[in-house]
Amino acid sequence: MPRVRKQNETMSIARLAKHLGLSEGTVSRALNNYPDIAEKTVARVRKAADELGYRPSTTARRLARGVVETIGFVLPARDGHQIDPFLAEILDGLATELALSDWDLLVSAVPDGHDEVEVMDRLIQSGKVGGFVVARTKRHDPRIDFLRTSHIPFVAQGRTENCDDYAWLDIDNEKAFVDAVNYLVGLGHRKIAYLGGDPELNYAWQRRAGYLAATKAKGCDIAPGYMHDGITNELAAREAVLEILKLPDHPTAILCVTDAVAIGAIHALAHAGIDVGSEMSVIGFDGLPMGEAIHPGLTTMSQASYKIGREVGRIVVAQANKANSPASEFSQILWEASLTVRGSANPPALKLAANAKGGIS
Amino acid sequence: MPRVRKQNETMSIARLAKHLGLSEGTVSRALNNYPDIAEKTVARVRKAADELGYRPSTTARRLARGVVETIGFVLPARDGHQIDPFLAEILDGLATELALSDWDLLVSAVPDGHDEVEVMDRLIQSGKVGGFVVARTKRHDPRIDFLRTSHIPFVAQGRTENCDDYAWLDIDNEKAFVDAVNYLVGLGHRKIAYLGGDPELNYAWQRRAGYLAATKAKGCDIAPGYMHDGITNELAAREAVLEILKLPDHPTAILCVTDAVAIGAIHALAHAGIDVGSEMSVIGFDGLPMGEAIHPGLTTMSQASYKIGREVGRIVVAQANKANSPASEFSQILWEASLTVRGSANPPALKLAANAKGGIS
DNA sequence: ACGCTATCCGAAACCGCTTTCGGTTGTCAA
DNA sequence: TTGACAACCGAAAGCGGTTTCGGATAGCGT
Repeated sequence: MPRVRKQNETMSIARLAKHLGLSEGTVSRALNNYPDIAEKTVARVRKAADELGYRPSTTARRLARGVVETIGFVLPARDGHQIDPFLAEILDGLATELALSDWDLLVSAVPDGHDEVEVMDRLIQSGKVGGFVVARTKRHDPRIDFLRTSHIPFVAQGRTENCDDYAWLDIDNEKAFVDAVNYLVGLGHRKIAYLGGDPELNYAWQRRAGYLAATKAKGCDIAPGYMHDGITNELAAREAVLEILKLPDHPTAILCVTDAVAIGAIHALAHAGIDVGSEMSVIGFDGLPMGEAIHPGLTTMSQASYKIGREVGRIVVAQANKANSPASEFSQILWEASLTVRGSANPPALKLAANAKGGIS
Repeated sequence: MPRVRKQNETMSIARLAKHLGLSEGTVSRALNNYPDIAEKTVARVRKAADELGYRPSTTARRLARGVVETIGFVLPARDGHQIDPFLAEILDGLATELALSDWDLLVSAVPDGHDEVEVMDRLIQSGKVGGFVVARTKRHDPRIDFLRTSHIPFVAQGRTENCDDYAWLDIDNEKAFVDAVNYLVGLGHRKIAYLGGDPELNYAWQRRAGYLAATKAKGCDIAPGYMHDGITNELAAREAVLEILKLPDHPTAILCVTDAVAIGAIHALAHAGIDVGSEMSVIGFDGLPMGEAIHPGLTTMSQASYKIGREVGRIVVAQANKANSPASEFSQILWEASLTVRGSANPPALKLAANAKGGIS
């Protein structure tokens, strides 16, 4: 493969040094704020660098310094290749924060036939990334196990079962669902069904736990057929709703593990001729913008995904920067979801005009 | 700043060469399929590299070869930091294709106070990327103008007004909206309103053109108040729908520039007590999964965004690989959107039970 | 046995930047 | 004046690969 010859115009530190009549070393130190370069020289170098449009080659700089200011992010492989909007916003926040810190974000997907850990391993071994962010954690997550042994800084968005020895930022899912149940109970509901997600996923498991704990604490019993796990898309939500509607003793409210599931449920209910918001209350989780656009508006537990992304970025960079200092503490941050009230949850059997409490505020 | 000393365990080509009793050059050529290394040697080197877990440092390799197998993608800055789902899927496809070609994807955001071109320029000048993908093109797009002069390979997802001299992949938006209008006319509609997006955006402009051309061709006149531009979110859609409903002569169908707008419109119509799918037909564009989950299901012009992302990735890599060959042609690919029929569009004034044609198939 | 090609591999020069180390200056006190 | 000490800067050795160039070895015909 022929070497790609740089065109002569490319501004290198060598050219810049020659232009200034200085050595490369001096120029380098001048530009990197070394204390042993005269003020005047620094100014002169800065000026010339600016005028000639010099930008140090990150590649060469990396090689020389042995640090890679890039963090990796592997898109979770999903059926149908749909990135959920929550992830997209996290990514946006992450990218923004990293750009502000002059770090790069390397995004990779997992091609069929490979697995996530393999992809991550390659990225690390080939020196492409110096840190990692993982999202959508499972209760037992091989990615975390791997990163633990890899000695590079990383932050998880979401915890695992065993999460003492690494950095994470998570929403208090359990508390959020306790709050949601309590809210429904406060409205007068006692028969509350639950559409849960993949129990392998930590957030789904925790929300489930919150549902179980709060219903128990409030003395709501969970009739057979009220709980459905493994609901990960609208179709599954629809089927689960149909089953629930077949039950002799209907619930009056359905708590859903995500907004997507909730929206699927709302559709299925409407489809069955049930008036959502009066005959049946529905609550979701995420705070997607879409929840505001549907009818009725979705009452949901909101999490600030963009902010989560930014904070995760902040943490991982901070951790990388102090990687030398020994026995550094891990940031472990728990944020709370907040209830966003719209039209889809109301006191049971109250035949109000759902339209009057539509989603657009 | 202290140099980060590599731990001794790091497997470098030097160590590998010493271990094999070969020179670094030989090892390098063996691993890179040079023809002048004996078969047996190649096998021996391969085996050892495998066993010792050697992975060449991409940084060093880049420096030596002068090529950067990374393509950049800058997230368009939007109000409210919401990546639209269409972009997210493109990104997914792009990441997948690049991973398969052993290229990297560098994603950056645009921090407040900076602009996109500036961000792209830094990425290029500092040698972080060797190619670019831009999405969501404007009719006159400064990013394209910039990339034209930058001499690095790039592909646009979407065209600009002036698009002869660069590579792009686009959906035939104009034809799609002609088709959509024709479909509505075929159903019996004559009074068709239009909710258009930001006319600066090329796709919005083209869809608008398709609407105008087809209505004219079919002799549908566009009553005053039928056309609304600049509708970019659900709220704007709602307001536009309210205006439309105030018109003395209602349209019977509304064509929407995107699914998001269509969903907003559907909500607003439902809110106003209008039965979508019978009293008013709605058609969107994108084919978002959400369109299947709402009620009634959204009839829409679908584009295969994941596939678009993959194809764009394929093109940009191909272009980078043949960058040496002179006067290479530019791939310019036009795909067609396909009509996905669900419940939101039907013959006018036909009072069918919309539920029976719900969105879940 | 001898020269002549192929075949295969080693030596060494990069790629562009960082960082250590030491050598010049200039300044100031003795 | 001289010696000591800062303050500055240059020289050179990397970082971990790739690639050119030429030398050694082996196989071959005569």
